[in-house]
Amino acid sequence: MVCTASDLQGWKDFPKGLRVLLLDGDSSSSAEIRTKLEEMEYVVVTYCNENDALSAISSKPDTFHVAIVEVTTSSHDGNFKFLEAAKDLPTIMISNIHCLSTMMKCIALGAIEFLQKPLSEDKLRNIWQHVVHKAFNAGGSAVPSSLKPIKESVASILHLESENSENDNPVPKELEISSSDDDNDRELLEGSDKYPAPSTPQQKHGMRLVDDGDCQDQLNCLLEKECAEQDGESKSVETTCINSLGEGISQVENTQLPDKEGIKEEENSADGCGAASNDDHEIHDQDIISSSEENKSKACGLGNSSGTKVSRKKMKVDWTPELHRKFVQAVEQLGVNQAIPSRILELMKVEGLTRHNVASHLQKYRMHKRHILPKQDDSSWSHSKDPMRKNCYPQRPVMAFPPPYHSNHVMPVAPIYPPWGHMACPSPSVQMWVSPGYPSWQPQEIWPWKSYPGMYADAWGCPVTPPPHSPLPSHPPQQPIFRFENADAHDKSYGIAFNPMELQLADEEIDKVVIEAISKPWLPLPLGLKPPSTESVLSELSRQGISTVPSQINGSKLLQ
DNA sequence: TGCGTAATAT
DNA sequence: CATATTACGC
Repeated sequence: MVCTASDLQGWKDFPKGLRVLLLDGDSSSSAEIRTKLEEMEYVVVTYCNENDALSAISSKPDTFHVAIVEVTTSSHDGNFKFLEAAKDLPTIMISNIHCLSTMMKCIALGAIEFLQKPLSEDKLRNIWQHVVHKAFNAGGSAVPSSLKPIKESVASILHLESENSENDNPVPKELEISSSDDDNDRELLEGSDKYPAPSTPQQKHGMRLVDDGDCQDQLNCLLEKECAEQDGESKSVETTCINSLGEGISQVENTQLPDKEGIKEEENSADGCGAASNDDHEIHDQDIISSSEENKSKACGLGNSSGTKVSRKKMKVDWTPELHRKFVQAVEQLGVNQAIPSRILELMKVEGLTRHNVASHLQKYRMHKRHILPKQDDSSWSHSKDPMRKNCYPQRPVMAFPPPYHSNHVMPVAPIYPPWGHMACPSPSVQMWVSPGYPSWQPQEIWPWKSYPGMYADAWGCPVTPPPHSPLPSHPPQQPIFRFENADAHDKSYGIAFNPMELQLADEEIDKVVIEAISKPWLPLPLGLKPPSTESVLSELSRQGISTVPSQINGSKLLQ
C-alpha cells in the first residue's frame, strides 16, 4: 500500500471539517452546541425535528460523519426513529434527562454514547473518536462511505507509524508526525490535553473488547502521540530506565493523568524486594506511563516484546534541560527563600515528579550554586527578591546580548568550568532588559552540565541546527576560547580562537554552531563550545577600549 | 511533618 | 556519573 504524506492530505486536519448532524429540538441548546462545535471547526448542520433529519440522512446518506441527537422528552418516540435509521452513522445521544432505561435503550439501539446536557467542550471535541472507532469497527466493506475517508486517513497515518518504527528510526516518532502535518499541529496541540481522554470511559474499554488488537494498539499509540508533543507545557516526566543514556530526547510526555499517584506508587514497589504483597494497582492498565514507556522501549529496540508490564522500576528522573528549565523557572518564581521542594513541585506541575526528586535536585542545585558563588557574596542569590537586583549587571551597556550569553560567561574565579552555572540573575527584573524577542520568562541560565547525545535536535524538540555530522570534538579544557563579542562590534567580528588542532574543523560548521549559540542565548552551549574565559572577555573588552570593568559582575568577582 | 544537608547507595 | 536514598538535626 502506498502511503505517502499525500495520503494524509485528504484529511490533513483530521478532526476538523468533520460533518456533524445535530438534531435538537431545543433551539437554544442547539445553538449553543452548534457554536461550540463550529469553534472546533466541525461542520454542523442542525435540525430541530426528527423528520427533517431523517430525510436528510436518507437522501444523502454520506453527508455526515457523526450525529448528535437529543433524546426528546416531548415526542414519544424520542428520536429513536432516527437512531434506528442511522445505524451507519455514529450517533451520540444527548439529553437533559437522567433516565437509565432511556440511556440503555439508546445504547441498545446503537447509539454510540449517551451524554447528559450540558455538553462539555471535551465531550464535543472528542466526538471524532467515535467516528474513527466506527470507521474501523464496522465490518470490512460495510464501512459507510461517509466514514471511508476517515478510515483511510487514519490507516495511512498508522501505516506511517509502523513504517517508522520498523526502521528503528533514530528520529523520535513524535517528530515524524509533527513534521508531516506541521501546519496545524500547533493548533491541535493547543487543546491537546483535552484530546487524549475519550469522552467516556466506556469507549476505551469497549473498544478494546471489540477491536482487533493491532489497530487498537496502533490507534492508541497514535492518539498518545498526538498529545505527547506539547512542548511548552509538559506535564509529566517519564522516569527512565538505566539505559536511558541513548536518548537525549525530551522525556516528558503529556499524559494528564488524573491520579497523580501513578509513578509514586511504583516507587515503593520498585524492586519488589521485601514487599511481596505489592499493591494491586499494578494490574490496572490505567497507567499511561507504563504504556508510553513501552512504546519508548520499543522505539529504541530494547523492549521486551512479551511482557506488557515493562519494568516498573524505572524511577530515576531524567533531568533533561527542559525539565530543569521548569525547575529553575519555578525556583525563580518562588524566590530563593520560598523555593522549597514542595512548592517547586507544585509550580513545576510535572506529573510523576516527587518531592524527593525535586529535593534531591534542589540540593544539587544549591550546592553548585554555592560552589560558584563563594561566601563572599551570597546575597547575590539569597536575596533575589531584592528589586535592586537589576544592578547585578552593571556592565549591561557593554555586553551585546542581554545577559551574557550563558551565565557562565561570567567566569568564576576557578579555572574549571563549573558544571552548574549559577543563576545569572534570579530575579524577574532581569527580564526587563531581555530583548523582546526572547522568551523572557525563561531563565537565562541553563545548565550546560549535561551533554545529551543528540540533544541538539531532541531535547528541545526543535531543530537547533546541530552540527550535522561531526559534532565538535570535546577538547581538553584549556585552549579553545570562544570569544564573546559585544554589542558594539558587528556580527562578523565574533570569533573563535582556535588552536592548531581545531583549525582542521570546518569553519562553517563552527560558525553555524556559534551563530546558533549566539542567536539563541537561552539554549545551552552546544557540545564543544565553551563560554569565554575571564581572560578572553577582559582582553576583548580592553581591545575595544573598555578598560574599566566593574569588579563585581553578577556576584562573581572578576577582578581583584 | 517537612526541610536542609551530608553520606551513601544504585 | 547523576540521581536516589538514607540518616540526622532542625
